[in-house]
Amino acid sequence: MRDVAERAGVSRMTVSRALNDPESVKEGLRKRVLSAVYELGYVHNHLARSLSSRSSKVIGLVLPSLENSIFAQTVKGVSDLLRPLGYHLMVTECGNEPKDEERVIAAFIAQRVGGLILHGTHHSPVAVRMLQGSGTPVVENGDIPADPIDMVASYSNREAARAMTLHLARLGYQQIAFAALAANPRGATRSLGYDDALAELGRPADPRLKIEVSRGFAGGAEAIAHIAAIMPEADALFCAGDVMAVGALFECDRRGWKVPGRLAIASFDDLELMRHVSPAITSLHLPRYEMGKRSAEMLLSRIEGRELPVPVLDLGFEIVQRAST
Amino acid sequence: MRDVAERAGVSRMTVSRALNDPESVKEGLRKRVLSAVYELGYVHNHLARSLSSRSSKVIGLVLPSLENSIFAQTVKGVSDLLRPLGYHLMVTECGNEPKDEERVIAAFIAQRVGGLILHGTHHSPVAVRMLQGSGTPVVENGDIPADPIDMVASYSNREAARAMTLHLARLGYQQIAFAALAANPRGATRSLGYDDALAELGRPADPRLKIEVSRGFAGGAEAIAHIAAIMPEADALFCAGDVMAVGALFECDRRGWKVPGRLAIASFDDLELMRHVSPAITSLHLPRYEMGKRSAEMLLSRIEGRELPVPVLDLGFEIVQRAST
DNA sequence: TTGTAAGCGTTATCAG
DNA sequence: CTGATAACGCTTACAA
Repeated sequence: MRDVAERAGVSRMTVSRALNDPESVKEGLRKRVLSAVYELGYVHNHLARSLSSRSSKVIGLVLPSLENSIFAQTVKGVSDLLRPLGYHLMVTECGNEPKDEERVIAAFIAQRVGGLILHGTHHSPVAVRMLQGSGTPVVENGDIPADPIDMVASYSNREAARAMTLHLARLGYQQIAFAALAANPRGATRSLGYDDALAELGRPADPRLKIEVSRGFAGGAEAIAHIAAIMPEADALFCAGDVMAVGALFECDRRGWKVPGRLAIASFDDLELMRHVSPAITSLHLPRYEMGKRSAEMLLSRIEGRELPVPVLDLGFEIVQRAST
Repeated sequence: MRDVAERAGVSRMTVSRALNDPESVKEGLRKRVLSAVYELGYVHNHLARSLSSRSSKVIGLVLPSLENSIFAQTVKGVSDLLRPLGYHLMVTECGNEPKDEERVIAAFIAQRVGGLILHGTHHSPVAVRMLQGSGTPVVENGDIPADPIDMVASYSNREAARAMTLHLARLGYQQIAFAALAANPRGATRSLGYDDALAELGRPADPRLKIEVSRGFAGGAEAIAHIAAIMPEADALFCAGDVMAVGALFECDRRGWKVPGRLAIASFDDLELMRHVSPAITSLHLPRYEMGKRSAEMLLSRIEGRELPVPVLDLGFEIVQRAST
């Protein structure tokens, strides 16, 4: 920056202003500065800027996995809002272990990001303490937690699972099985929603209807195998994972089971794939894009000092009825 | 840090050492420092650290899109290598426009990341100049470029497309159609490989066999529609996109076309889905995980001052023959 | 509108 | 092994 200043024949302060708030520098000088910047190939040092100004234009997004394309919509929502405002998004993957999330959060705080969006809603106490201690604005958006760290923009996993279960019951299915990933916090929450619905319907909670499976397409096949072996009376399967539902459909195909004749299948997330398999799969459509956009909005409001009327935003969900149920 | 130093009754320098190179501080002091750190909930400021030490433990990864799960393997490869060494990975999405990539690269350089991994291999001149001017170590890993910026760890799109086309010819297919995304740089490169193969086989380049489609499942359906309308003699379709191949398969199903009887289908990337549809789709398996891992390795070698024997690494590919051809 | 001085929180360097 | 001091490259706050 010193070089730029010399070349433009101004002080470093003027260069700084020309870069951060061009309006505040007279046209002539500004042009001289900017062309000096260009000629020297100068790249602003945001490290020093953030250190000095105690604020950063970087927003961190912490996702359980990048393998799952459902998060792509959220990423897009966040970056669509951030980009025009000059903020930058950095995404990091953290798995389902709170310990790993803690490490990622620590790294983001150490970089002094301007704000953080967390998909997870189960955090280690140390992570919560770091977050609150550092004063970093935080939005959680993977669920509506009972005890939010700061702000929330999400849908309720429990409500959504309940609604889909009731939907299946309304369609006349009597023995609705529920399959979730083992050791997945959101799967566990969804399972509670399924329980809620059964209780409301006055149906007994049959443990044979609850299935724990591994991830990916294989999980769907496992669920079908479980039903065939343990609970053949089941007439509907509600999969708490998206890819899992497709795996289940493929497995039915292999076994010659008619869907929905022999078994109806419903899924928890509305991947594009759900519309393209045959039969198309009934799904919960979640406001993934909106979640990203609103999360970013809330973060920026807080960063720019506007207080928020509603720090917990429930964005709802939608049941998309298709041929599989 | 000042508070930590006071509480532990040492100088700030000792705190710094206890944090960055614990071995160099005597056990007693180290313990006092670390417990002060814990009690105060102190989080190291990496901004200041990087500014002062002119080096950063953050590695940036620039991907065209997070929507596509093929990149998940690469991300995993990179972070598996980085994590145990105390480096942090930050991923950013940049689309296919060199201008957007330029913005993302500028942001990473402005944050003074320790190194950068780029999936794209077509960069704006400004981006290249910034990269080289800043001295940031760079690995490109989406293709093997003719004129690399710095290091490369990838496979060759052109070679891979050529190999698959030859494979289809060897299986006896006479009229091999090729479908690629419109306006996708890698699609264009793959198209060249297809041309290479046809030339080697002494077959004429029939423009009716080259199809440009839109992204997603819809693109596959478009390709089939094109063949039905313009080039019904085609007996094989090589899709330069992964999801596209599945879309094509579904469309064949809808039309009652036998695969591979009426039309064989091959795809460019070996998504898990390819193994699960029926018939399973013949694919090019690319070293996605390896690409990530080796990219990270090369970056760290450079960062830590080891010179590299081979700054351009060709990791090859593999044809996986399945029922669709 | 532009410039000056001080300081952001760390580490490099050199001394003890 | 530990400490003092001067950067790192920028911005805040104030002055001109």
